Amino acid sequence: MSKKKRPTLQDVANIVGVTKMTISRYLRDPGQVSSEMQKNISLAVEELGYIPNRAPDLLSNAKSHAIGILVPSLTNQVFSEVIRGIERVTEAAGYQTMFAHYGYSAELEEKRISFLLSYHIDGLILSESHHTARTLKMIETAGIPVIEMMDVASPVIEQAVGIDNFEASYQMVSTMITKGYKNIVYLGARLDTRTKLRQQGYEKAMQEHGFACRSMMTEAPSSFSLGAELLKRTLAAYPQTNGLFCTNDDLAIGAIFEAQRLGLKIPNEIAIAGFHGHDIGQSMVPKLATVVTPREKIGQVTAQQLIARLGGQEITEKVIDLGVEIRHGESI
Amino acid sequence: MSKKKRPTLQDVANIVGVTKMTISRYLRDPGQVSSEMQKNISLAVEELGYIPNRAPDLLSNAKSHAIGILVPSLTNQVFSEVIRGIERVTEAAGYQTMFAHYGYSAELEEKRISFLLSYHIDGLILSESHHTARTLKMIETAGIPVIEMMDVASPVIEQAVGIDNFEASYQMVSTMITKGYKNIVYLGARLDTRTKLRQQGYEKAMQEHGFACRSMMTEAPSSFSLGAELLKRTLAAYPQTNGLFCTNDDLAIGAIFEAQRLGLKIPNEIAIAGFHGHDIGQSMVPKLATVVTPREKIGQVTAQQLIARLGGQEITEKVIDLGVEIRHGESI
DNA sequence: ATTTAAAATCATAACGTTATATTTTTTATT
DNA sequence: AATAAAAAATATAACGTTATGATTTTAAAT
Repeated sequence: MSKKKRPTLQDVANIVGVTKMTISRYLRDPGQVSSEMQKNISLAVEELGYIPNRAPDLLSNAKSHAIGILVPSLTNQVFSEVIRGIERVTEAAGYQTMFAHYGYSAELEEKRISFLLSYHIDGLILSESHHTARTLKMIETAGIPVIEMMDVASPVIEQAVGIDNFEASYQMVSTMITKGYKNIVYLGARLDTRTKLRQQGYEKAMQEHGFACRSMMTEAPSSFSLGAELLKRTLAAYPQTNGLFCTNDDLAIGAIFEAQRLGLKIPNEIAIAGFHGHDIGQSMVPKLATVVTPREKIGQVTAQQLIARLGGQEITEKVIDLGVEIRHGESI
Repeated sequence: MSKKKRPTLQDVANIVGVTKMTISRYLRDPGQVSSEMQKNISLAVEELGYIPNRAPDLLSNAKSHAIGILVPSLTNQVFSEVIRGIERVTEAAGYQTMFAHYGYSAELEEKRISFLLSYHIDGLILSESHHTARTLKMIETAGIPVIEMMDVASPVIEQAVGIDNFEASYQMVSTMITKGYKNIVYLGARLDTRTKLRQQGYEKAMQEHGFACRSMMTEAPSSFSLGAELLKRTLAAYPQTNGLFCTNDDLAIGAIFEAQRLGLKIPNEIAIAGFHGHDIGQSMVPKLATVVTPREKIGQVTAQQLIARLGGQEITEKVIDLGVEIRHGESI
């Protein structure tokens, strides 16, 4: 618990009997110093427990080799998979990552971005398509490359990588309609941009067939128990419902559980479809019908694009749509 | 895409016509400057899109008001809930958080800690109880307070907050035994410290009753489908099995799904219990028997302790055990 | 042995903020 | 109106690293 200061490069240099510059060189590329020196420095670094200090480096406008990543939520499994995809690429390219999450709030997003920029990150990955004015101003001022992940439709700051949520939703609902379901209700939670885009895709498909659009929405965050709750509300409001298209797998699975408790046959009495294609949907009984999104791929491609741009490359594709796959499962 | 430098405090000061020191004061506490000055500075900051720069501050050994948090995995929901608990406290106390994850590898943990320390964090929260020698040395050298979360039994660097995994596991298995199950198998994945502690608790309970200990373990990471797979393997190896104690809810739920596919009655033909008490376990059919861990509370208490120590307080409780609750559900 | 080239190491300066101490301006008290 | 006290603004120095260019040492070529 002693309050002595952290060792600096100078401290290491004093032990070895050279200039701190030599130590600095060694730490960045050991081959730059003679082999005997390597041994001496290595020992001294070890002995002191030297910890690198990025502050002065940042101060000198150097590249930080750190990338900032903003996700709306850590609880949402979608984003942990996207992050895995990102890191697979950044790790290999020698970049560090700094995450932050902002609970789907543009104001919090602004705060987090400011925080990350204050550490001189070299690039920024966002998950949202709606930002505050100050956020946009800061990004412009910072002058670092930015990519927006996940959705592909909304206005794009510089570059976007993701899927077309509107179109994906339209495809799934159309599939359900083809199978003969007419009274399909849309279940949404959180009411973020993507939830709304999926709702619009649902509505387009329903309207094309002249079916009534009915949504059961809530601002509460998604969960399995919320899916159960929303099914109950739906059946109370629209007893003739025989299909559910849910904005994500969690709601869909919660609804399936509730249907099981109520003794409703799936899919004969009620068809249920989700969005994303998480592992659990393939394990459960019945297997979940869902829109499979390429989450890890989104992360990978995003990181590749960003790193290419950090290497000086120009943007070749402003918008990259990675597509989805409709999985029928056993629940529709 | 112009390459002009980020605006500095000096740039803001030039516009307003005062010293940068006045701008600095304003940014930290607007009340420190006259009200007219506040307006002028505010406008200039807005106009330039000034972004704070932490580098010089860090350089001067100032407090960073940032706390580092290390979790083994972002995919694991346990940790997103712990993080929520932490942030509830840190946010209110004006501290920023920086996460990193290390995929259950002590070597990666070392790298991540080094990275966080290089940004001069004021305190550190770890999730693991096993660390490399260099990790321990760095922590000592950094001289910042450290708390280990999650388990309470292992050797503690300075302070630990969590539960007693051994004891919790012992309690659950004892409960199952009391209900009449004798051929209980332990299902484990990932093989991290906590998985092993829970296995030991299982073994203690089984041995107390003279029952044979049987484990089905794998190094693969947990998932629902892995739970299904492990049930299949278990039934192949030990056909007389009539109980499963799983190291977490995911495995347990996957096993339940598989039992349903096989037409096995739960709990009559096979009893299944999990660990943690996630939301899904309460929604599904049957409701999952599980050990409910106070995940958010662990985060909260950890953050409170850390912030108290950052405020100069001494450690009063080296080890804080927050206890668990056995939930019977419908699956045992 | 002398010169040339390459490798290794050193010396200097610069980055942008805030703590501290100092000076100037404003307000309050008599 | 004169003085004291409080408030607001300024000037200076310091933090630890790396880019840059200069210098010394070592190795290679004649």
